[in-house]
Amino acid sequence: MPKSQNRSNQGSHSRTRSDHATELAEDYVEAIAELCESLGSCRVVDLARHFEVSHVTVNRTVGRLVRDGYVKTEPYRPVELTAKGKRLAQMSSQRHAVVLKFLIALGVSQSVAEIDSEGIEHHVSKETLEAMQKFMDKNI
Amino acid sequence: MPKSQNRSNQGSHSRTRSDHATELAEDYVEAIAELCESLGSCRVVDLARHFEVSHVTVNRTVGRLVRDGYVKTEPYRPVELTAKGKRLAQMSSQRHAVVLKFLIALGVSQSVAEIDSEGIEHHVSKETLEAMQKFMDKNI
DNA sequence: ACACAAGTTTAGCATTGGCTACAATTTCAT
DNA sequence: ATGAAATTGTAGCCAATGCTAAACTTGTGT
Ligand SMILES: [Mn+2]
Ligand SMILES: [Mn+2]
Ligand SMILES: [Mn+2]
Ligand SMILES: [Mn+2]
Repeated sequence: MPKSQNRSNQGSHSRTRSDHATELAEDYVEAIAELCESLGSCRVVDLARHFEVSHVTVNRTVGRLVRDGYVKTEPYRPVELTAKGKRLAQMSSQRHAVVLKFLIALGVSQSVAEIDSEGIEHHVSKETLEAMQKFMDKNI
Repeated sequence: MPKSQNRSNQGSHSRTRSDHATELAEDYVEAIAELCESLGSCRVVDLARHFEVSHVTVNRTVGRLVRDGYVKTEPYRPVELTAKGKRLAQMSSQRHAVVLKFLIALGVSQSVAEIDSEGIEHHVSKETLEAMQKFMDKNI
């Protein structure tokens, strides 16, 4: 028998920890894509306002994203996504949208759904995401 | 007008960060209560096994819980909850149970629901929890 | 042209939460 | 009663993610 080709024999808490390790990357690439779309470019200050953290925190986080290949930067220039970053942004933002619409379909108010979905999205597996989608399809 | 009596005028990302700050405390008090129930007492090694981390990590985390008043310990003795810890455990474990049952009611498999609910529970507001409960009531 | 404002980076700090290696204590078996 | 095993604690390491203060670069307005 194969020696566990995927990582699915980890416990729940290990999975949650690993979700948290990728969470910031997901939120950043999503925000960078949105801000590039809406403002034409994405600056460190824009991200700082978006996440309500200091611009210094953004700077170092962006540094990790560069290290991990999601983002490219030149000194004192706006932040841009790599192809890998765009793929992650696409995936994250679709999943985020499904979770948000699902909560609203469940009867949660728009403002609370927006807040809760920001945390929940990162812990929703493919199977759960499909169940949410199916629920929305069923309920028109 | 009141100067915002609660913290609800924070953005989504701030809320998510604050959820994460209390997450470990919630999981630990929940686990301590469960282990005390099932094993008669809760030792550091039991928690290490439960969370799949080293006993040293458990030790320092328990130290923070003591500092924050959730737990009491004596050297080389099992870990016990304070009244405050029991209240948090009760609250967390109820919320966790609702989220888990909700995912199962949605059609997610038991094993995946157990994993996903471990992360999702900490980001579910009162309003969303009530919506989940209402959904389960409606669907028998 | 050049000063000032806006934006960015660097330096340096703290906390959390992970680890290994080793020391100390308690518990258990003989 | 005593030595080994299990458990707990300490020392010291690391990465991530938050901060302020200060330096540096870029871009704007006159
Ligand atoms: Mn998101
Ligand atoms: Mn998010
Ligand atoms: Mn949990
Ligand atoms: Mn989370």
